[in-house]
Amino acid sequence: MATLKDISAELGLSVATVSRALNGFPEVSARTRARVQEAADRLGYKPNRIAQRLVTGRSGMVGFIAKLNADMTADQTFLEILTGLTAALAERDVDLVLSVDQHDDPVTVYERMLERGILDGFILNAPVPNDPRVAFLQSRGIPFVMHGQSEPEVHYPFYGIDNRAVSRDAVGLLATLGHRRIALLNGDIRFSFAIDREEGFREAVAQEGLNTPEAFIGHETPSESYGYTEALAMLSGRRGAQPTAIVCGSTLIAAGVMRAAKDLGLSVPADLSLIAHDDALPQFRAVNFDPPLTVTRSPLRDACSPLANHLIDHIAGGEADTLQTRIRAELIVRESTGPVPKGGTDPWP
Amino acid sequence: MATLKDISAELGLSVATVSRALNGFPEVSARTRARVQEAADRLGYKPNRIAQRLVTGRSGMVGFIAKLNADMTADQTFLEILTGLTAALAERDVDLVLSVDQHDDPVTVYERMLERGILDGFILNAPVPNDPRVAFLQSRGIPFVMHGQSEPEVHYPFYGIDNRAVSRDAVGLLATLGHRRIALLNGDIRFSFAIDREEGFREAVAQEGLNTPEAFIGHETPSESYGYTEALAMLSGRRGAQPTAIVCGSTLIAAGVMRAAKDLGLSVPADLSLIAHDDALPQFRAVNFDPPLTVTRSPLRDACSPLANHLIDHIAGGEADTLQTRIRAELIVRESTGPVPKGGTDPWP
DNA sequence: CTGAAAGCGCTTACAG
DNA sequence: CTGAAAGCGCTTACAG
Repeated sequence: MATLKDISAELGLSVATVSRALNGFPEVSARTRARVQEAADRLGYKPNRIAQRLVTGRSGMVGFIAKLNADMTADQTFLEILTGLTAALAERDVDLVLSVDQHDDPVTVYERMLERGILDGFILNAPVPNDPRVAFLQSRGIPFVMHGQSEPEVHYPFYGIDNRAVSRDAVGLLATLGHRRIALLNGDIRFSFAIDREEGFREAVAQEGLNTPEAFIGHETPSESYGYTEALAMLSGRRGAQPTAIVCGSTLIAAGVMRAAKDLGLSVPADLSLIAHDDALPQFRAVNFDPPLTVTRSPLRDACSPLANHLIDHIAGGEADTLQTRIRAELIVRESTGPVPKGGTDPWP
Repeated sequence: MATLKDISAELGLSVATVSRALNGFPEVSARTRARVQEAADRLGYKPNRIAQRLVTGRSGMVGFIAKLNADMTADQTFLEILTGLTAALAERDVDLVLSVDQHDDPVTVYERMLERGILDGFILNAPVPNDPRVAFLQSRGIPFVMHGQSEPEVHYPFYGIDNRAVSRDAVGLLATLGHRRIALLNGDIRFSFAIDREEGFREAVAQEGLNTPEAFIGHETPSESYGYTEALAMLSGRRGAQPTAIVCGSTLIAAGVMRAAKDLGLSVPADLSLIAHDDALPQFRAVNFDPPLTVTRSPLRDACSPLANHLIDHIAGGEADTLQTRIRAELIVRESTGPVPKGGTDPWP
């Protein structure tokens, strides 16, 4: 491996000048820069990252900690995030150090990774209200970026969607179509995103004058079987007047709802309208549903590059307040939503 | 962050002595070592990896590259490996740098990660015959450990199961139970593990004098639907005389076979015996099958710690030949295997 | 048993 | 525009 010293010896220049030439410092003369560049190319010089990191205090590595569910599985979205993240970070020459959290205490893994002293920051996901990881990292002054927001107003960099708007848009569309009995099958309510969705939902139905009874607002870890079971209970009339529309926290839940509708002989959208939030996972596409699913869409993959950039910029000194992005999910109307069925125009009793 | 200098100042010792005390050099006096240790603990000293790396040439970080399937999904086993690996590496103070491979050329990602110059080695999985990653890393002199073996005889560290024995054990059990028409639903034949399983299978059935026709040996990426479709074709008699026993490459495939048997009104094990190889993923347990599945069992999780240790020892200078472990999967007879049915005692026509 | 010194490869004030 | 020097935090011959 050629070093700066090799180049400086080759050219009779000082190591400092060679370094400056290669790093694009403006004070270097054009001729010197050209000579240095040529020699560097000829000798196959690659900067030694380790040495650079020792002197600059940056490691060029950030941490990501995967949190496992109780059953030791990860959610479907895990790999999607990881793929996009490593690619986006690589673009800016940053590496991703991974750890898997199997502890009860959410901060111990972060603590352990910090001990090595080789990380410039962290990427967090799945925030909860009053997230203990946030408090911990802030108290230590460790930069991080969050996918989503733990609370409506936060003081750290983040990228995420407006989850209240997700619900408002869904309810708004359904109300426009005449629906008055709208149910919600939400994600796990411990997470901030689900709390926001649910609050947005309650606000929206209240505004339309269509308050939904508690029995028709569910929240659980998203799964096909959750969607199936809940929808079966709601649509069979066991809980009282059936909903004519269901807002689903994910396409996976929507798949279960569709199966339940089918089993009950209900057709979508003639008897039941369905709208879901769609992370746009490539394996599981809303367009391929039968009928194609109306969604609020926000590809998980789109989050990766902004997350990487926000974090890297923050590490480089960028203000947290300037590195906050909340985007609006796109409402895509397909064929799973339609006008309220004839017999279903009454509001909840 | 406390440094060696802080400790040496605190104690009035030289930095060199502190370093030696902490690194277990024998010449340090017991008393000095104790004082240094105490101060280090008190100040929360953690060695700076970057600095160590610069001087020793080691970083304490190893790379793992996840290869995505064509549909951008990872196989089920990915997270299982990652979890065990990060835990096992952490035990020896090594971090895992992750990358995701989306290229056609299998070595470009390795090349790119190496350019950074911060990795001590790699953990590879899913070897194929004549694996290009092996050739590449060996030509560069980069240490690595393989989960499995690309060929029967290799010159690199590995940990894996004897895949020929997996098939021999399965066929042996079935032959003992009187089965003469034994089919195989194998994994993706591009991978070495599947090649070994298939060769082992052919050898075993030949030895028992029960050669299996080609139409009853299948190989594909393991999935429930693959098991279902193939089993349906074999068991419906569309391919000729039906098998009385099927050896499955994975429990996922076995699940599909069971569904096919059920659809055809065949009962397991009265009409059909079933044995599968079981990676023992926690989400998907062979004991919970109905009936509980007979398997050759080798928990994926068990591979993680040996893989980590082999790699770390190899990086530290351990000979590749001494860091090769091939274990035998455990044959666990449960209730999906039974005596050959009355009408099924004839060999393949 | 301990210390002083050199050095890993780089960056960056400080001079000139 | 360029150079000499200090320093990032550690390890390790070399002395004593």
